[in-house]
Amino acid sequence: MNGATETIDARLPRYEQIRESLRMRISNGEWKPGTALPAETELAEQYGVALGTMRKAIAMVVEDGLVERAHGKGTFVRSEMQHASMFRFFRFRENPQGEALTVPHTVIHDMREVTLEPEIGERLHAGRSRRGIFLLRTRRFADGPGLLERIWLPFQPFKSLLKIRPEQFGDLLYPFYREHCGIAITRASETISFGGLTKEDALLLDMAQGDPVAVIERTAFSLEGEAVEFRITQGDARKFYYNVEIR
Amino acid sequence: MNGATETIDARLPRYEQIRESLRMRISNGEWKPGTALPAETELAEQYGVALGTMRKAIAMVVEDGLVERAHGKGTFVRSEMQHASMFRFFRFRENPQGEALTVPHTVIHDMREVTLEPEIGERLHAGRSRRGIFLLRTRRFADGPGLLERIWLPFQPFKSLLKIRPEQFGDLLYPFYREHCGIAITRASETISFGGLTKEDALLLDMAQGDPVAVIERTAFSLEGEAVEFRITQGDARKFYYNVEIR
DNA sequence: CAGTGGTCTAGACCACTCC
DNA sequence: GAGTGGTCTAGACCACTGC
Repeated sequence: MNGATETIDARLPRYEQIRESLRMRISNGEWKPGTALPAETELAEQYGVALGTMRKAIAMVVEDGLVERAHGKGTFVRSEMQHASMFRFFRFRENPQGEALTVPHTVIHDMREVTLEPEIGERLHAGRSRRGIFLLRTRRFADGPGLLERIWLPFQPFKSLLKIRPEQFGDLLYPFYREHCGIAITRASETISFGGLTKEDALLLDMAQGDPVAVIERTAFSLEGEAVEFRITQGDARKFYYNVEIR
Repeated sequence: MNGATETIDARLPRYEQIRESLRMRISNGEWKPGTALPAETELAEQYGVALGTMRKAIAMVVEDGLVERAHGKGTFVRSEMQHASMFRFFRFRENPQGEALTVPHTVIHDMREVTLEPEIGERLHAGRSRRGIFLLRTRRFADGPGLLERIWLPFQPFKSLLKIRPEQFGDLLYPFYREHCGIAITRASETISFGGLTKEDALLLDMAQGDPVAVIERTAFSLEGEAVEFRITQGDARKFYYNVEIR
C-alpha cells in the first residue's frame, strides 16, 4: 500500500539498494524509534557487502533524517517525538527572540471526508482517487489565537483517522500519522506569501476581516517520497518570523 | 587578511585538512571558476593519501558548493555567475508561477563609510572595529519598483568598494565581492517577517506609507565561515513568494 | 582509445562509550 | 575490556566523456 513491498531496482548501486532496504525496514517498524540498529559490521554481513559500502548506505539514511549515529554507542532510529524534531516543520514564532517554543494548544473545528478539488488533488499522491480527508484546526499560543490550518490528506492511507474523535488528536499531527497510519513525514516543501483574512477565517483567529496574515503552503512527503499532506497555514503577519538556513 | 594563510589544524582528520586546503586554493584563485581541478588520482598523489580519502575530501567541497563533479569529465570550480547560482540567495518572485527570473535593474542610492551601530556590528565579523560600509539600493523588475535593500559590510575586507563609482556596480553584488574583495559568499541565514513601510522607504518603492512589506534579514557568510554581510530587504508583501525545501 | 569519476573490496588501526 | 562508529589504505573494476 505504501510501497514497502516493492522490489528494489537491482540496477542501482548496492549502497542505494541497501539504503532503500533500510528505509523500508525502519518504516515497517523492524527497528522502533529510539532503538539501535545492529552494528555496521553485522549489517554488512547481513547484506553481504564490505564495510565501506555498508557505511555509505548508512550515511545516506542519516542524510535522509531517519537515523542518527553516535560514536561508540550505535546507530539509532530517530524518534519524531523528540523536541528538536517536533518543530522541524513548525516555524512560526511569537517573537524574534522567542526561543522558548511551547507546543501550541490545538482545537480541531472540522474533520470530514471530502472530494478533493483538482488544485488540491494535484498536489497529493492520491492516485486516481478524488477521495480525501479535510481538517480545519486552530493552534493557540499562550497569549491568544495563533494559527489557522487547513489540511488535506489522501483518503487511502489516512482513512483510519476518521474513526478517531477530534478531541483525541494530539497537538502534533506527524507522530499521529506515524502511529495510526504508518506514514512517516521526512521532507516538506513550503511556500510563504502574504494575504488578507476572509471574514470567516477572521472569526476563528479573533482578528478582523482583511487583517494581514502570513500564508504558508506546505506539501509534506512520506518516506517513499510521495506527497501525502497538503496544508495551508495562516497566522497574524505582525507576529510572523521564519528562519531559513541556505546551503 | 581573510584567513587563507592560516595553518590547518593537524589534529583534524586528513580529509578535513584537505578540504580546508582545497577551499583555500580555490579561494586564492589557483583554479579559476569554470576550470577543472586535477584528477582525483593526481590530487591524491599531491596530498599523499589514498584515493578514498581524497574522494571524501572532494565530496565535502562539493557539499560546500564550491565545485561540481561530472562523471567522465572532471571536477569543476563553480562559477557564481551562472544562472542557477545567481539566484541562490535571491528568492523574491513577481508571481507564484513566475519561473522566468530576470535580473532586476539595480540603482544604488547611497554608499558611504559609517560607524556600525551595535545591533548591526554584532551580526558582522568586524573584529573590534566599528567601521563599516553602508549601501542603500533599489532593485526594479520589469513591471516597476521591487525591492529596497540596506546592506552593511565590515570596513576591512570591503574598503576597496568605496573607490568604485556606484554606477559601475553590477546588478549582483556577490560576484563583485569576489572580484574586488576576494570574498566568496557560500552560506547565508535569512529571517522573514512582515512589516509596514516608513514614509521615506515608501518614496523609494513608489508605494504608500504603511503599505505591507515582506522583510528579509540576511546574514551572509564567507568561505571561512565569517559573517561578512548583513542586509535588510523590503518588498511589496502582496508580490512576495518564498519557497523553502525542508530536510 | 585514454582519461575521468563511481563503485566496491578486505583489510588495519584509532577514538569513543559503557560496564 | 568489549563493542561501537570513524578514519584510512591500496588496490580492482566499472561507467561515462570526448577525441
